[in-house]
Amino acid sequence: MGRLAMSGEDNLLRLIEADENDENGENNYHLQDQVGFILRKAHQRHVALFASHIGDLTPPQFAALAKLHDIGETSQNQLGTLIAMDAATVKGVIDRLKARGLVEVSKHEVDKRRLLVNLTPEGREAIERLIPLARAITEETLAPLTAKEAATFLRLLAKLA
Amino acid sequence: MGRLAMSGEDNLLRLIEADENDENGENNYHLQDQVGFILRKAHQRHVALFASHIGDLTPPQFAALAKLHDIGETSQNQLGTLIAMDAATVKGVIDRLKARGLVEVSKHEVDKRRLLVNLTPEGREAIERLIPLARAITEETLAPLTAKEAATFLRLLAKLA
DNA sequence: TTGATATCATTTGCATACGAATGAATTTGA
DNA sequence: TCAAATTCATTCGTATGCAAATGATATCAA
Repeated sequence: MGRLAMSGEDNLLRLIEADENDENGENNYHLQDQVGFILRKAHQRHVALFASHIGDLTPPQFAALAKLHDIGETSQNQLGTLIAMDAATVKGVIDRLKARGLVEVSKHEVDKRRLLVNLTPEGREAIERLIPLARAITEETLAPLTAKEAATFLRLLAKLA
Repeated sequence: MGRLAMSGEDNLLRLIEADENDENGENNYHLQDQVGFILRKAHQRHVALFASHIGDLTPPQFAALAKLHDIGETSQNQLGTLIAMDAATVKGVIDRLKARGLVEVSKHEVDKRRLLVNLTPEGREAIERLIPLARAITEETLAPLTAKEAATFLRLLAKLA
């Protein structure tokens, strides 16, 4: 059934079609059931929970500090790969962390293209202080699920990411 | 064990603690296992898939059109509620759709605060043409899961959103 | 009725997020 | 070796996303 040329005056026809579709269920598109839409909402909820516990750092900023704490000094590009940010995004994140004195950057001695990034003592203090809060945020995000459900969810989510 | 006042010169102590932690596994924070980080990556993947199939419309823009197609004319504020966008965000989305002739706005006759939004004929044509592609995107997003896993995942994801 | 509240929309400022273009430096391959 | 391809970082433009402040309008309550 072609709809390409449907004009605005076809309301009656559309209603009839809607009725037909309601019966066979084939043509009703429910945005609220689409994985992308729900994924976006779940992500929004997590970000809001994060902000309510850790107000002065965003999840991407926290991710950068946590990864630097985990692996130590690395290049901006490599850091971006590890925390799933493209070059333009990671630059902005690092710039803001640098402005706040939580990371410091230096030039790579051998490969002059690379910009090395590392925690400052203040950055290390901050991330070590915040990690317990981050654990609590993870718990709270998963709170609507039982422990078994949470494990299942994380396993399946990881397959999609 | 208090870390609040840890300074930058405690590297040796930190390494010893890390060894201890590696043994009992209690204090290692793995960013890549946190639900928020994986959620962000899964969302990124979905947006990328969406862009590869529907290049000239973003997921939020598509959501606005799909919801308007579903419920018909509504206020900008109500639309925002239905597609999970705050007032500032939905305004930008509607402005861009309006500039492209896919929606039109008008003033509410009774309540002069409200801005009514509706599809144009072009907007209706567009969303009806794109819905089949959106179904394919949903399928592709869930492709790493079996049908049973996908059903489980959507059920649990909805609980978190 | 009217003053206090609440709602709707807008604006500003900040922070991701990504595509595309650019330039510098390195690596590869014929 | 050296030209081509690749990598790293930066910049620009566009699009969410949200907090906070503002103005207009509507509703509530004393």
